[in-house]
Amino acid sequence: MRSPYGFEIQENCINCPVRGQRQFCNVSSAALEQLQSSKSTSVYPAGTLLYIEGQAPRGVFILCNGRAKLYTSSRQGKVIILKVAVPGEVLGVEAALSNREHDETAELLESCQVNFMTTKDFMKYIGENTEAALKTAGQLTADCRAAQEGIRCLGLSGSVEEKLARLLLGWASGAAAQQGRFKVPYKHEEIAQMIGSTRETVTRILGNLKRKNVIDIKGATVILKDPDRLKELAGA
Amino acid sequence: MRSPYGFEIQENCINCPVRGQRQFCNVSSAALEQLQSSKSTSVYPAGTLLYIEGQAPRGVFILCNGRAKLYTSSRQGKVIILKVAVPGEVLGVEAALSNREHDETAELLESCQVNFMTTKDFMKYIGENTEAALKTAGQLTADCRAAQEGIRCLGLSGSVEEKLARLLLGWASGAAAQQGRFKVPYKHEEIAQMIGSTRETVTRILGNLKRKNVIDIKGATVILKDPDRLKELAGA
DNA sequence: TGCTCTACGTGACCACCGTCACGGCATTTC
DNA sequence: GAAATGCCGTGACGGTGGTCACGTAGAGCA
Repeated sequence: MRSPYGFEIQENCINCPVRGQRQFCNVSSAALEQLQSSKSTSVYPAGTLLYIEGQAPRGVFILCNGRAKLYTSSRQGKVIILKVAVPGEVLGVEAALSNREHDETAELLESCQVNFMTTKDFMKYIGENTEAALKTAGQLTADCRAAQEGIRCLGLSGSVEEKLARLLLGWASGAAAQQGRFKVPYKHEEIAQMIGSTRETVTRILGNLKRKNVIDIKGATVILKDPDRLKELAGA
Repeated sequence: MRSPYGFEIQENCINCPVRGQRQFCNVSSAALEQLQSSKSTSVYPAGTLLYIEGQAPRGVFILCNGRAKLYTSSRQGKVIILKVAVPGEVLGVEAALSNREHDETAELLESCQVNFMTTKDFMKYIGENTEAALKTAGQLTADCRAAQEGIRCLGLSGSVEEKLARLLLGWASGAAAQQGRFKVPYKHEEIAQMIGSTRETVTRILGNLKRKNVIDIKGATVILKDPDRLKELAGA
């Protein structure tokens, strides 16, 4: 099915071509049938809020493509990005499982296809398929590790430069990077929100790193010119 | 069975008197039989390290009583406490499930009875008992929420006073608190490690709060004298 | 050409808090 | 009793980085 969003809509999980590469969807056919029959598919534009901090959970969202940022904010309007979810992740599981309100907001960074399951259907699905329960546990495990890495970054770093260096190294070892070159699809303000700092400071420190010949920046692409020095700065 | 540790050792999960109150152990009899037959019981003194950051996982640890602190540290020796586990929690699940090395250290704060299961037995146990898989997911959910709360505290707070206020409010709403009075079983240094600060600053700020008549401190007991003011300071 | 909007760059200021240093008090150990 | 040890209290100092203010660059549009 064509869509005005620039990607194909895949309504049928059973013959989804990328299912095998997806953490949550890669299950055996029995479970898959149930997944397919209890989910509903939607497509939303960038900026859509799947759920909002403080809302009671309605269900869980499976990200079929695109990215979503999960963040919380303080009364004063300060925002911190908890993680950026990638295709194949389930969002809102913690709220559904604990039956408590969402403690983060999920916002689509691009236009995305999203599959939705009500809490009831989701509980039924994982209650009846051990495989699905284990996939869910796997998702939660990854979330935990990511959150702990976040705490490590925020709590153990002495300076913003250190946090930023850690973040850059994380991206450099990610999937989309090659030979120390990678695209940064974030604004300085968003980067600041990931490391608990401010837009100005991020701008300044990136400038410093460039001046010190540790990195180079061409548009949205970052090139690591001195990865060892960067690792030192990250406190490793 | 008596022990030199000041509590009764409970080797048999099936007739454990407090099992019903424990998050992980409160399962039906079929699962319980399997849990009982595949775990082994030990008692360790305070300060014991159940596992260490960087170690390959051997299995999971069920905390029967007492508390354990989970922390990571940087090369420079700076420590941050990720959470304090209470009885009925399973420790080391993330490493076991993801089959990657532990990314935290688990240290007993008191002498504790601990039940151990090898990774293999644990995987078998949760693979064969959906109930156990869901308990595990529940544990992971709680861990995630705790970690996210940690990120919120570290990342959204502008000042150490704010973080400390949040921490105090968290304790005040905990189980062991009543009418704004609660015991703090931590040293200033440990408190500092929870909020990513230093021993001196914690001492100073607690002193300030006392001077400003927001709290009062009698030995290890904290009394909230002005909870509303404290909430303001916490940025709520 | 002029207007608007968003993102980035940069300078000045100063509060907060990390670091170092020392002293006081309680408990333990010989 | 003396010494040692662990935890807490407090003063002085200096740097980091948050805040405010304003300038620049590029894109979109009439």
